[in-house]
Amino acid sequence: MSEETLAKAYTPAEVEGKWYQTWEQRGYFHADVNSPKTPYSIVIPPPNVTGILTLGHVLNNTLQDILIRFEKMRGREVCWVPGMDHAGIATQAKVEAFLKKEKNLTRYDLGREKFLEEVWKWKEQYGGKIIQQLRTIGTACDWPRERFTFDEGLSNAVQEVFIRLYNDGLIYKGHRIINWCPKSRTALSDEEVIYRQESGHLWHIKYPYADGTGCVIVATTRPETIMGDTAVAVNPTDERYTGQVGKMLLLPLTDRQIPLIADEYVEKDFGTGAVKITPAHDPNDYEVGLRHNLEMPNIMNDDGTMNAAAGPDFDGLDRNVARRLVVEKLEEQGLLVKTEDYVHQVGYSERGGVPVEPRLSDQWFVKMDVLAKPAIEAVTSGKIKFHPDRWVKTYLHWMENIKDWCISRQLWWGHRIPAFYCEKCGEVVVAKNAPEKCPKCGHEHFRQDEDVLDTWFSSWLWPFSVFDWPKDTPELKHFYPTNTLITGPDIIFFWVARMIMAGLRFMGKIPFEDVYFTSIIRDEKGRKLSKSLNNSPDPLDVVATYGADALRFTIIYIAPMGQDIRYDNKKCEIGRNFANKIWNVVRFRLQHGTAPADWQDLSSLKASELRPDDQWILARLNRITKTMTKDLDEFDFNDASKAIYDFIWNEFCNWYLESAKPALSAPAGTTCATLKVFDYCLGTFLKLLHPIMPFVTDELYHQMGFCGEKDSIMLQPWPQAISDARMQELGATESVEQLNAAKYDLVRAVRNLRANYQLSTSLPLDVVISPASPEAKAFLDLDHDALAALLNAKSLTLGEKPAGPAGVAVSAIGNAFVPLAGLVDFAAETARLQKQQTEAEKYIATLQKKLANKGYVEHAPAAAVEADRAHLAETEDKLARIREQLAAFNS
RNA sequence: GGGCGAUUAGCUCAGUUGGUUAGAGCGCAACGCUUACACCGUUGAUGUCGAGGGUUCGAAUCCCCCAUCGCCCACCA
Repeated sequence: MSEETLAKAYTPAEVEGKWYQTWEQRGYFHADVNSPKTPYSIVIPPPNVTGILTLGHVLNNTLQDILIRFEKMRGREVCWVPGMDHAGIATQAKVEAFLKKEKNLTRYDLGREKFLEEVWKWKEQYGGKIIQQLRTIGTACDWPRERFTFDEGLSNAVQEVFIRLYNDGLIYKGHRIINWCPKSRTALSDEEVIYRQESGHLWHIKYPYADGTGCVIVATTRPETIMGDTAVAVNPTDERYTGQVGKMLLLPLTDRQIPLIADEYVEKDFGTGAVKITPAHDPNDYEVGLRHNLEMPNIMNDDGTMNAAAGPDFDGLDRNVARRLVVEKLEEQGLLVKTEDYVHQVGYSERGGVPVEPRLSDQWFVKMDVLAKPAIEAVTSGKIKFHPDRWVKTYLHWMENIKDWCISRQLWWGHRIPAFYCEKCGEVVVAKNAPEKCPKCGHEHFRQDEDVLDTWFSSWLWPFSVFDWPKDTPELKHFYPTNTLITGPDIIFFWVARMIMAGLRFMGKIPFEDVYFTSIIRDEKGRKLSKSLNNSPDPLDVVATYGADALRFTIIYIAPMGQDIRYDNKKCEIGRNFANKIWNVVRFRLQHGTAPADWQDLSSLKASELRPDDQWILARLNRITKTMTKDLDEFDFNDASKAIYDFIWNEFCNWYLESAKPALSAPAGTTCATLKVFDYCLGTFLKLLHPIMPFVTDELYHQMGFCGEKDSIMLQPWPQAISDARMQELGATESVEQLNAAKYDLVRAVRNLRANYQLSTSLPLDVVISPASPEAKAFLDLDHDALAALLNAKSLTLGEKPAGPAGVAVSAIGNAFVPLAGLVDFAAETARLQKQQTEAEKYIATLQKKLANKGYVEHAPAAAVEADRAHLAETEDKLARIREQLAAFNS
C-alpha cells in the first residue's frame, strides 16, 4: 500500500457509493437496544412517500447525520429512525392524476377499495424514491427500523389514540364551519389554509325594505353567496339604522325576505356599515347566525358549484361563474350601487391550490386546550429547548390561542376513523372494530364512518409510534424520549407542537429535548425554491458533479443558525475544493509511507525532539478539538464547519505542512517526531471532520492506514484534547505559540518584500535576520530549516544587516534583510517602509489614546489593558526599527 | 393590526455575554505550473458596519426611533 499513490485530484464518485454500502452492510447504522451505552436517538421528519430529495432535505438530513455520527463517536448508542409519511392529500392527488393520465379513470370510477389498491400499487412502484436518494448523501439511518405512518403498527397507534381521546372527551363530532377544499373535496385544518393577498372588488348592493321605504346598502366581496343570506346585520349603536332594526328586507335575486338585525360584530366604519349574513358560508356569519337563530341554507355543492338551493338560475354553476352572473343580474335590476377595487386576503388550499370555501358540515375535532397546557409548560420551563430560541415566542403564541383541530378528511387514502354507526338507531360506537350489537338498540348492523384522519394525526405520534407504542417494547423504553429533533420552522404548528402535546399525553414525557429549526434555502436571488420557478437544483445532480461530501460541507458552511440561505450550485466548489485539499494532504503524506501502527500514541514524544512548528500545531489542534466539540454540542454547525476549514486549510496546510517539509524529507523523516505530530494532527482532524464529510474522511483514514481494512473512522472515539500538563511537557506553551505566530509574521513580511520586487516565489533568496531581542534570537535559532523553507531561502543567517544594498522586512520578532545587488529600488523601498511607518504610527496613536483614557484603564479588564500595553511596546519597537531603516536609506 | 428576522468589502455572508488596527469565501489586481493540491500558492486593493438619536471611558455589538426588504400570525364583510 505504501507504494500506491493517490490520483492527483479527488473523485468522490469512486469512493462514496463504496463506503455507504460497506457501512450499511457491516451494520454500523443499526442500534442495539440492549447496549449498555447511553442512548442517543433521533426520529427523521418523515418525508412524504411521494417526495423526491430536495436541497431542504439535504440540509435537514445532513444536520441529523452530523449529530448521529458525532454522538456515535462520542460513545453513545445511536439510533436514527427513518421512515415516510403516507401524506393523505398529496398522495391521493398524485395517484388520481396518475390514473387519469394512464387509464383515464377517476377515483369514483374505481370505487374506494379498488382505488386504495391502486394507491398501494403506486406506492410500491414509485413511492419512497427519497429513501434511496437519502443514501447518496450518506445518512446513517437505522434502515431495519424504517417505518411508514400507514403501516400496521402505526395504524394501530392511531386508532388507539383516537379511541383514548374520544373516551376522555377530547375528540368530538361537531357541526361547524370548516375550511373546505373544493378541489380535493375535503375538510382542511386551519393550518392547511394559506392566505394570499389578492386584488378583488367590494360590491355595494341595495337590499330594499319590504315596506318600500328605501333600502339598506350592503358591501360584500362575495356576491355569489347572496342566495344564502338569511339576514343583514348592522351595529346596534349605528344611528343610521336606528328604528330600522327588525324590519324585513327583500333579498335580491330571490323571492325571500330577510330581517335587518343588530350585532356587535359589525364595524360601523367599514364599507357601508351593513353586512349580509350568510351563515353557511362564512365563519363570522355563522356565529351571528347562531346568536340570532337564523336559518343556515347551504347553497353550494362539495366541488364548489352552486346547488339547487341557489335557485334555478345558478344551480350547477361554478362559484366564479355564479359570481359574475349575480353581479350582472344585480346590475340589470339596478341594485348594484358601485363596484370598488379592494385588496384583501383570500384563503387557499395548501395542497389543492384553489380558494377554500368555508363550509358548514359535520366533522371530527380534537379539543386542544387541555393538550396544550402541559406542552406550553414543557417549553417555558426549558425542558424542551428551541434553537434558535426565538421560535419559542411563535410557538407560545399559537399554543395560547389554540383552536380545536379538525381531523376528519373526506378522502380515501388515510387512517379510517374508528367510529361505527348503528344502522338502526344511529348510535355511535368508537372502537377498533364494529361491535357485535348496538349497545342502545341491540341492532347488529353497523356502518363505519366514511372519513379518514388528517395525515398529521399519525405524524404527531411519530416519536413513539415508530417504537411500536402502545406495546411496551424495549425500543420504546430505550430510545424514547428522543434527544434532538431537526426540522423546518414551517411545520412548527403542524408537527412540532402537536408532537409535544402527544408525547406528554400518551407517554407522559417530552418527545425530545432539543429542537433545531433549519434555515430555509433560497436561490441566488433570494427566491424560494419551487417547481414552478424551476429554480430548484436536483441534489443528485449536485452530488454527481461535486460529490456528496462537497454538498454536505457547503450547505453547512453557508447555513448560519436561523437565517435563510442563498444557494447556488457554484458554491459547492467550496466543499469540493476542500475535499480535494484534504485528499492532497494525504497524497503528500503518503510519499513517506503509511502511518505506523502506534501513530496515535504520543507518550514517547519529548519536547526536545519537537520543532516550534510542531508545538504550535499541537496547540492549534487542541484548540480546534475543543471548538468542534463545543460547536457540535451546541448545534453551531456553521461555526464548526468554518473552524475546521480554517484549521485544515490555513493552519495545517499553509503553515504547518510547509514548515514540515524539510524535516520529513530528511533521511530520518519517516521516524522523526514531526512525522508523528503530522500523523496525529491528520488523524485527529479527519475524525473531527468525519461527521460533516463522512466519505472522504473514511477513505483517507484507510488510505493512511490509520485503521484496519475491517475497521472504520465511524467507529473511532471522538478526539480528546491533550491535557494541559502534557502540553507543557511537550513545550507546546502559549509563549511558543505566540513566538511562532510572530515568526510567521516575519515570513509574511519577507514574502511581501519579495512580491514588491516581483521576485518569483520559486527564486531562492539569501536572507539575513536580525532578531529584535535575545529571546527572539534563541527562538529563531531553534529551527533554521523550517524558516528557510517558509521563506524559500537558499541561505539563512541570523546576524547584523549585511553590507551592500538590501531590501528589508520589519516585523515584531526582527528585521529580515534580503541582499539585492543592483536590484534595490530606493524609491520603492522607501515608499514601502513609509507605508509601514504610517500604519505603525496610526496603531500607536490609537493605543496611546486608549491607554491615556482614565476610564478605560480603570474599567476595562486588566488583561485587555495589559495586552494593549504589550502591543504598544512591540509596535513602538517596530516603528523604531522602521525609522532606522528609513534613515539608512536616506543617508 | 400584531409578532419576528434582515440591513457589515463588488457579490454571498461571519462577527456568542460592549474592549484586537472589523473578518471569511467568491470576485478583482500582480506574480508564480517551488516534486501534495492551478479544485493550487504568494502578495495586494476595497467597508462613514442602512439613517438619526441615546447609554458608556469605549458601540457593528445595548436602548429608542425611522427607512427599506422578507417571513409568520390575525374573522373587518
